[in-house]
Amino acid sequence: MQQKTSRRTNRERSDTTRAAILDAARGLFVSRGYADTSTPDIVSAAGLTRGALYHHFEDKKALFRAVAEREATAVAAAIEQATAKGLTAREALKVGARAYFDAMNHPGRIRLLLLDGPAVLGKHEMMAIDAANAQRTLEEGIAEAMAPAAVAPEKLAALASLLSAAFDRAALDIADGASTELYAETIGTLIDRMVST
Amino acid sequence: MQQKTSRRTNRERSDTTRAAILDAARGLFVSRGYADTSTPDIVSAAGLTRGALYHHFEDKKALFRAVAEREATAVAAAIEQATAKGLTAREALKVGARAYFDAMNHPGRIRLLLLDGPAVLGKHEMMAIDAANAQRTLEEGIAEAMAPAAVAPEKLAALASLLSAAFDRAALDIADGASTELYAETIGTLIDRMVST
DNA sequence: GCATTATCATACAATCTGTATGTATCCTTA
DNA sequence: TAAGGATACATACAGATTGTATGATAATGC
Repeated sequence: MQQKTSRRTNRERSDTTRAAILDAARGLFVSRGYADTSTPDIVSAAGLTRGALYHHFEDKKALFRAVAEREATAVAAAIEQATAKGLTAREALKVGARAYFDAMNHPGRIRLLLLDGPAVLGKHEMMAIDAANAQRTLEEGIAEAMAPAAVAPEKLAALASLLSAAFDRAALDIADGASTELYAETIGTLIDRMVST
Repeated sequence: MQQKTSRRTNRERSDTTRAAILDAARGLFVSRGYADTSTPDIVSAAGLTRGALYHHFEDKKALFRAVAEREATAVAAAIEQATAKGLTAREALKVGARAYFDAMNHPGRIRLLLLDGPAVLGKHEMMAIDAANAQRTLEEGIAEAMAPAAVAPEKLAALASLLSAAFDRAALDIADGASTELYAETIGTLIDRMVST
């Protein structure tokens, strides 16, 4: 007779239960949406109780934020990996867009990051979450690609914001069944036309 | 002594209470968001009880839908009025964009139509609400403006979706303090570059 | 005028969130 | 290594919310 699963360090305990809660929450947030997911459902799916949830997370919203952050960093990592090679700025933009579409194609990311996220956490907090991630990279890429055109920096920022919105919409449409090829191509011409002097 | 306010037809009663509930709900949805607005708060602000609310609306979500629809039609009307004059397709797009920014500048419309709407009603239902309104007009305008370029219709649709997303983002940024002029100009060049053969 | 229906108020049951409290396990330190 | 304390988690509770069921009043149709 072994001692069940005893003798676990506190760090181990916390890590496994945190992960269990995050995984269960992610699944339910994705399938039912944030509002229609109850904390009893989450902890039940994780095989725990609400005590564990409220010990590790301040409230339900903080749990959602943790889920969204984990997802956003995963997307950012995918983009960074795809654009790491030595590409021209313009090509990096196109490749990055394609990588973004693929990353957002993972089930649930659309809902977490583009639908529920802004409504639950607010526009600004949501922007902050992936500002540290994707947005900054995009803005730098655009600035670099448009360097020869000598555009005012404020206009560059506006353009970056608009392009980023187009990326998001493309991901949404693709998740809705639209062709990834079609949108990658359309985004490509959009970039070419904007970047050309 | 007059008879208080009696002798009102049923239609009149319903119309006034429906309007009172819609107005109160709009105000609270805007200031606190959908999730943090309770039905007791709404009817209290309207000087009624929850009985009236649930008599006129199936549930809280249906009430939000009614508010969002009213708002979307107001925006569509503003655009339609601005673009009614005889303009070239390309000019109509720019003028329409400007009218859209102005219309979305009315307090609360951003939150109702761009933040809470998609999360509460779902992406598709939200699209349906202003598909009958703005989206269709935009797609036709783009098709008309790009007619000489002979672009595949599916690509035209994709482009319209991406541009529409850019419009939304511009409205969001403007609501956040960005310059309307800057974004109108940036959208203008975006249109010019895309439409030019 | 009377029966019926529509409008709105009140009462109720179920559910959810966040907190308070209790218990077991782990960690520190003397 | 044996307290003493902190950490991890479970259980219990209070307040609030949603949707429904029931009741009362005013309007409408015959």
